[in-house]
Amino acid sequence: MAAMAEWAERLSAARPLLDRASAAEMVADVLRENIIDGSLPPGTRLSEETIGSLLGVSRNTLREAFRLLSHENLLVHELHRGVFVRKLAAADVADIYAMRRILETAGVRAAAQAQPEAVREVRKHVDAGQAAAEAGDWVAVGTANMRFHRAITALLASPRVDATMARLLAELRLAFHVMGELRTFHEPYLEDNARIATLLIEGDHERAERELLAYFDTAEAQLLAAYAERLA
Amino acid sequence: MAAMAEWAERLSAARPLLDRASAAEMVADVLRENIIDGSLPPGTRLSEETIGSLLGVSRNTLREAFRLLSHENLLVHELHRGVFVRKLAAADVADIYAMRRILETAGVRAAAQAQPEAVREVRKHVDAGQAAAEAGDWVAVGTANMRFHRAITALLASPRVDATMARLLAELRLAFHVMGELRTFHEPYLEDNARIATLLIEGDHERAERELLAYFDTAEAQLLAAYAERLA
DNA sequence: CTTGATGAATCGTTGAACAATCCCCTAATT
DNA sequence: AATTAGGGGATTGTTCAACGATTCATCAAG
Repeated sequence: MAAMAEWAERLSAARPLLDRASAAEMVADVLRENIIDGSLPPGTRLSEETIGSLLGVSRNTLREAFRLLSHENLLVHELHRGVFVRKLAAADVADIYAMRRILETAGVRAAAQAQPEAVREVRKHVDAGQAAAEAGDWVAVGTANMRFHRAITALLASPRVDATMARLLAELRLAFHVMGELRTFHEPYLEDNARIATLLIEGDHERAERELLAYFDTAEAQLLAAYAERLA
Repeated sequence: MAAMAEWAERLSAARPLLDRASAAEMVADVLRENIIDGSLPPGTRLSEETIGSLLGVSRNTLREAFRLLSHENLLVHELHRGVFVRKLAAADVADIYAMRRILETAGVRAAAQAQPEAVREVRKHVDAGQAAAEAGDWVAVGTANMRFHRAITALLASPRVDATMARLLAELRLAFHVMGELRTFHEPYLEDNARIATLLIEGDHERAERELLAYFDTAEAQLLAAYAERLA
């Protein structure tokens, strides 16, 4: 009976992988990739006809993909004008950091009651980031950093918080494009992340929270400075 | 020049009102209304053909509306089976309250730095709730209660937090249907809300937070008890 | 330089068509 | 009698073509 329950659990966990295969979702995956890596810079207009013929899907399917990405805040839909790759304003960046402060500090405070395994998961992404840095893959460093922060909010064990954080960080990636060199933006924070992870594992949540807030301040300021410079 | 800047700001603020008008969005508005007020109870299957002919829109447009509502977590989409009004599990209710605790306590803590006008806005919804209660309109009491809590997170002045809270509370309304009598669910909290609003205005944020957390505990327990009873 | 009209391009929506899938009913088997 | 297998009907998934509606760019007139 216990083995049976185990089956059931594993099967139901694998279920989403089976369903996952609609044309629109695949199209959305391709577009998301291209948006995140900068092939489709913010402000780009995505013509239904052009993209549709390029990917070989009908306009209806494409529009569904657009909806998916709009909900992820990667695209904006303007009536009768089309969809555009989202352009983050400085105010958006500030707002994203404001929400991150709320969710991630809540995550840190929940570390005490969280599963020890979840806390160790945080460090894993720190290591992945440092490995990517040594390999010189700064896009991968960005991904690892994103996962690190998602792991922090994952300490809350809340599906809805997880989903919100995922959207928030994907959106924030749009802002990274204003930074010319990704290295100068990501490199300093590798050590910060390592320190925060250590503090979490050691159980010093109060200091972890302070370090995290300090990180938010500097990272946000750096991004906003890049924005201001870009306008000048 | 200063007057000109003022115009510009107000005009750009009014802009979203102009765009708002696609058939899919209007259909989504109608369906959302019917879902929230209980006309379409959780578990109801929404046939494309039936709803489509009823509202006089094509299947394609209708499917787009379904997608919008699915993203709001009001509908669930099952492949090759159709869309259904979301049925909240007890775990969902707990998750929603977990996220509300995070966001609303953050709102209370932000009350000190918030605009005094925003703090007064909180009390307005308390009064509206009490007026609706005297009129015996318990659905309206529920709406006022929702607005009250949205006003609390509005103290953060974060568009993304606002949007998240709006979705969260709309979703939570799905759970209210398990309560037979809305009155027994809403009535006790009218006083709680009034007390919390008073504490906020007086600046006693610490006590306001404690009261708010106590409210979450009892309301969540009450809902979960109704769930448990319903399964029995 | 501003205003107003013209036309091309694109989006919004519809309707129809076909394939894939699910659901229910029936019949055969154990 | 219960279970399984199969078939038919209904519904969804996807694509396509068409037409009306709206936007944008261009250009002429004031």
